Amino acid sequence: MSEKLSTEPYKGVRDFYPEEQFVHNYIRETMAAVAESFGYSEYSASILEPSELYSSKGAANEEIVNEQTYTFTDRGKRQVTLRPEMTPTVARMLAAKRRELAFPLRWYSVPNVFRYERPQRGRLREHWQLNCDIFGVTEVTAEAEIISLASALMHAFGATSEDFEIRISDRALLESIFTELSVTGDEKATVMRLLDKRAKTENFMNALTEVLGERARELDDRLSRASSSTALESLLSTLNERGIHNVSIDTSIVRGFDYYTGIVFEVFDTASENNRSLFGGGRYDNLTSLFDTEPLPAVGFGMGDVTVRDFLETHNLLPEYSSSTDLYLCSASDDVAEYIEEVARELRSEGLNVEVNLLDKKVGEQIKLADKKKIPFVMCIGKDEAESGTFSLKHLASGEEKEVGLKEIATAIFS
RNA sequence: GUGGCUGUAGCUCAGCGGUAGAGCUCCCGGUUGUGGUCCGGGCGGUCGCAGGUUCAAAUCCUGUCAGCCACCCCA
Repeated sequence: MSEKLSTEPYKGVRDFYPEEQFVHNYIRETMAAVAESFGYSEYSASILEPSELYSSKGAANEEIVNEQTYTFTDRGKRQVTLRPEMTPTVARMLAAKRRELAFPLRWYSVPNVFRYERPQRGRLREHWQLNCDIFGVTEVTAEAEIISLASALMHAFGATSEDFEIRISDRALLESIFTELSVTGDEKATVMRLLDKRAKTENFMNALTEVLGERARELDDRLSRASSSTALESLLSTLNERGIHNVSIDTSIVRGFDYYTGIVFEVFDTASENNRSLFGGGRYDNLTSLFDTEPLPAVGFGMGDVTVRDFLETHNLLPEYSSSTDLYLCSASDDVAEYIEEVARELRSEGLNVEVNLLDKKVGEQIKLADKKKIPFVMCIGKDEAESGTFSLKHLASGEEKEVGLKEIATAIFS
């Protein structure tokens, strides 16, 4: 009579069963470790923000705010939004404590962010995104550091320099050309979008002419001539000196958001079956303008876990699952149950993760269960062991057994 | 928001007008306190849902819902 509930997770979000959680942890831990190795400190915040943070002008792209956020009214009649990105939150946090913070500031976070849109490969409604930013540095050294970090991150995931390429560009270049050709604000946005998709657009010039008329040809001409800037050249050579050679200047890289003010970059997968932008970032010096009048120079990037997972998958770099449990204790006789618990307590105090059988099953079944859970070691305990104090420690992958006393177990497993 | 593809057992899928299938998983067995392999047996489906065509529909048609992919847009 009663309709049963669906076991599907909510549209566009994922369940993380232990195997997936393992990969998820690996991704997050790798991100954190690399960021910290460059001196970045972790921060965090609630997933809930007042909606004004995103609806204010300049905070983000308008469509995202109006149609692509999870927004609701709380019981106190406040408009609340599940954060669609982390940047406005950092801006808020920075502006609040600006005077007390020690600049330059290096911060990172791996928050989950939400976007109400139609799910597809590489894009879900919820994902975790590494946000890495350096605040308070005007010089191009900040870009060099951020891109070095991004590159180091790719290598930490097991990628080689052939697996990905970094393309850099400079918004300032575009801006100066826009000014010369007196391109208006609305036109700018459209042109940026066109440039972003240039490689994919067949009749790029026609589309460009529709927006700019006669200025289209001139814009294209200037773009191809002024395809670099001193800042870009300097950045490129710095990165090369640091051994990063899979970098190139590409003026078609503009990034979607308006808030970038200078150098932008994007990292691409070179594999033909996954040939697309993995992540990117750039300089945005007007970040805190919503809260503050004094500009704050910032350079950063965002990297999503879904794209990383796809990348790892296509390049065969996913880590193999292993249980966090080290040892499974099988019971060979039910009157030694408390003795087994005692052994478990002792081993846990030595730092081992120990799981104890609770069911009345045959030893063979118990071992099968432990193996299915990918627990590396098992030990059967019955009357003999309780009396002698020596155990047979079995390594499931190899099938090898070793006679050990209680005090030798931890070292046998850790080695 | 637009377009394409797909919904059959817990999972992956075959069947494409004539009584619902395979592999994997799961459960039981191949006697004693040692798993993976092998062998035998078993559980399990209103063929997404609702209409229609037909003597007969998982199969053909229409609608609907869901999922995937692409576009739009972009973290």
